[in-house]
Amino acid sequence: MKRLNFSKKRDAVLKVLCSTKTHPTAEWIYAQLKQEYPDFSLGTVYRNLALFKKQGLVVAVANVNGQERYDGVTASHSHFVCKRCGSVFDVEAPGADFELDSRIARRYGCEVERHNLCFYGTCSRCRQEEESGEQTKNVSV
Amino acid sequence: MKRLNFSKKRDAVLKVLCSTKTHPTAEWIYAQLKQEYPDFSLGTVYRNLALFKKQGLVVAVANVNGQERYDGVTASHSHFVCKRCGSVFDVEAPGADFELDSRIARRYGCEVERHNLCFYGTCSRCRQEEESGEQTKNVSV
DNA sequence: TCTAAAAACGATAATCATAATCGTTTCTAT
DNA sequence: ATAGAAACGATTATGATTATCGTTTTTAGA
Repeated sequence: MKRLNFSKKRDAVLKVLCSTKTHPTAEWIYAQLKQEYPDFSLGTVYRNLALFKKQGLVVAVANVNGQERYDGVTASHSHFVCKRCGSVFDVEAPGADFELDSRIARRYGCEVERHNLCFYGTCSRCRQEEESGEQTKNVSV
Repeated sequence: MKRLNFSKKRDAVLKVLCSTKTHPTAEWIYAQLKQEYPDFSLGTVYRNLALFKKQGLVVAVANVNGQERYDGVTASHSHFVCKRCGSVFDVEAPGADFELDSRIARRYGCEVERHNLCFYGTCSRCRQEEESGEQTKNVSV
């Protein structure tokens, strides 16, 4: 196994991801960091996100419009994806926890590492906008 | 809204997808159809899968190694994805049903169309192979 | 503190699954 | 039967992500 060196920029990627609840894209994380470090590279964001995923520090929760959305919160929780505006936010779904993982493992003889539960639909803000006749422009999920 | 014409090949795409439990990729569906119709095009598979998704006849359940995995069964059920061999199979997770959708809708004021619950880990066959010392070659999820 | 080997980086090019294009073929309402 | 729309095959374009490679940074050990 490769030895890990400290890296200021790697830390910065994780810090940006963990300091937002927007479940951002790699591109968005890059845009934030580019302001602080003008020589930041998009490759560094992807490289470290991949590393964090392998380490279990970060999880890709959904793919919206062809772009992966990341989450730095590993505690068990679920997500809602709005097909209209593309926003992703946390929801708490009763029963979707580690206990469920081990129940599946027991029943199917597999080893369950984690699960991902996503709800798809229209968020409350978009529902209101639709009622007041605003133009819909859906997102692909 | 566009009028829909009948199409033999469109039907064939849905039929192939619905006649397997492997949750195949677009490429796999194409390979099957290419045998029956030597002039089948991969674009036709993608075009119709996109249409089916919009109609709610088909759902993309997981992305394994960068390829979307499709399911023609719309009845509420969950999936397990093996990170070792990449197989996807149905599992039944208690509580993950339409009732859960409306519970989330009520609590968060959103409209929930569907949900997707995926478990990630190692399937029972791969666990055995790992024990008998076979080489692991993980898949990306 | 210095140094060399390994790790991480920036810039850029490559990959490749999927989407779009466009001229031709197939449907279908009339 | 026929015209207009829809679907197709073949092909190209897209764009998010990954890989490459020469340079810079980190760090273990002298």
